[in-house]
Order: sequence, then C-alpha cells, then structure tokens
Amino acid sequence: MKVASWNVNSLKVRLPQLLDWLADRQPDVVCLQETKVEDSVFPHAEIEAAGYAVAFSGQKTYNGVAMLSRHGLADVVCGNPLFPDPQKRLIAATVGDLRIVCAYVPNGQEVGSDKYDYKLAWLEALERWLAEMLAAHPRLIVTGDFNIAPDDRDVHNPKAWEGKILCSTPERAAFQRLLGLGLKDSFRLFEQPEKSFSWWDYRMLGFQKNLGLRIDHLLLSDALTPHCRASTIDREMRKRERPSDHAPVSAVIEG
DNA sequence: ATGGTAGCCGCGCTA
Repeated sequence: MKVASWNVNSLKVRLPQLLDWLADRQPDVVCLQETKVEDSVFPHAEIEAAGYAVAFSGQKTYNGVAMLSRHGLADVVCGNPLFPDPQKRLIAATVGDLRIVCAYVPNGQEVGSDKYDYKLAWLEALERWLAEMLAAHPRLIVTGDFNIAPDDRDVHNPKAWEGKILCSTPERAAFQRLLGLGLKDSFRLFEQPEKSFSWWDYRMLGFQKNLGLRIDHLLLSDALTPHCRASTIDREMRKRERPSDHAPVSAVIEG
C-alpha cells in the first residue's frame, strides 16, 4: 500500500497534474489539502475515471480536503467531532484495515496572532480526537500539511526561522504531543538526504535555492511502523510549470 | 519593517 499526501493549492488548477501523477506513481491512497473547491463542483468524475473512489470536504477559496483510494473508502468522517469548525480541514476514512486521517493544519500566520491561537487550539483538539481514534483503530495513519517543521533538520535556515511561525516551540511541542500518543514520523524511520523539504515559498526562487521547510508529514501508529518500507518526498511535481508550492509525500506499508 | 509569488475573489486576504 502506497499512501500519499499532497497540498495541491487549488484542485481546479492542479487537476491535470494530479491525474498525471496518479497515472505515473500509482498511489493506493492520496490525501489532498487546500483543494479550495466547494463540494458541489468537486471534479469527482475525472478522479473516478482514473480508478479512485473519492471523498471530499471543501469550501470556496480556502482550505478543503479530499481522500482518494483505489480500494474503496468506508466510514468517512468530515471534521473533528470534538472541535466544531466551519473551516474544512479534516477528513478521515477506512481503507481495508487502515484508518486514515487527512489533515490540513491551520497555518497560524504569525506567532501571537488570533490565527496562531486558533492553530494551537485546533491541534489540542486534534490530539484529543486522535487519542480516541488510536484506541479504536490501532492501525492508523495521520497525514497531511501539518504546517509545522518538527525540528531544525526540517528548516533550510534554522537561525532565521527560530521562534517563527511553523517553527515556534509551542507548535513543535504540539507536534511532539501527537507523536506521544503512539505515532511516528515515517520520514525519520529511514536515512534521508540532508535538507529534505516538502514546501518552498513561491517567492524569491525558493525552490531553485532549496529554501524550504518539511511541513508535510505521514505519521504512522506504532502498530504500523514495523511494516513501513519507505517514506519519501516527491520533488518532481514542484519542478513543473505552475506547480503547487508543496511536493507530495508518500509512504509504503506492507502487510 | 517589508517585499517577493500564487490563487481566489473582486481591487484584499491567505498562504
């Protein structure tokens, strides 16, 4: 099972790239963030024609998540029942014997802002929800755009980013509390190249200069980590014309 | 302290 996550930054713009990428990489499950599309106009027919079942929870302009699966989707839940939120940032579903959560964690904008407080409250509620979920579903994957670079290895210039949004101590502590529930960052189960990032600002030639952060993650429950064979970042899509600012990430689970 | 780019909407807001 190859499970992937990609912040597409507008599914309308990126649909042709998504379809290309599905055909090329053949993932079994794909979690999408920042679809920015209302459910009534979600391009489900094109995705189904590519061989995927799809569930989605979107809104106009901002946010929006979706899950694609070549093996069906069961028990779809949109949003965190412990945190009523008009912003469409969470979708969960079961594929075979895996429970999968697709998350678009709030960006937070700036440390100390209202949006930052919302981010921390949102993460606290996510932690409580995942604690319940792990008890019911030991084979759990939590993936998406976390908008948190877990440590300095995940930042192109740790000094410049110290204490800043996506890198602040409270955000990193919230990420560690998620791991403390019994989840592991699949990327760090393996030896990885230095300066591996999943997001690069569109500005200042960020990608060309590799001025990135690793903020997109695949977390695996402790029951799944022994079955993980690989966890990688696919930089190819970021090299395309009119790319998303995020690269897809994926993990391979066997057995 | 600000700007640079992208997407969307509607000429600013969010990332």
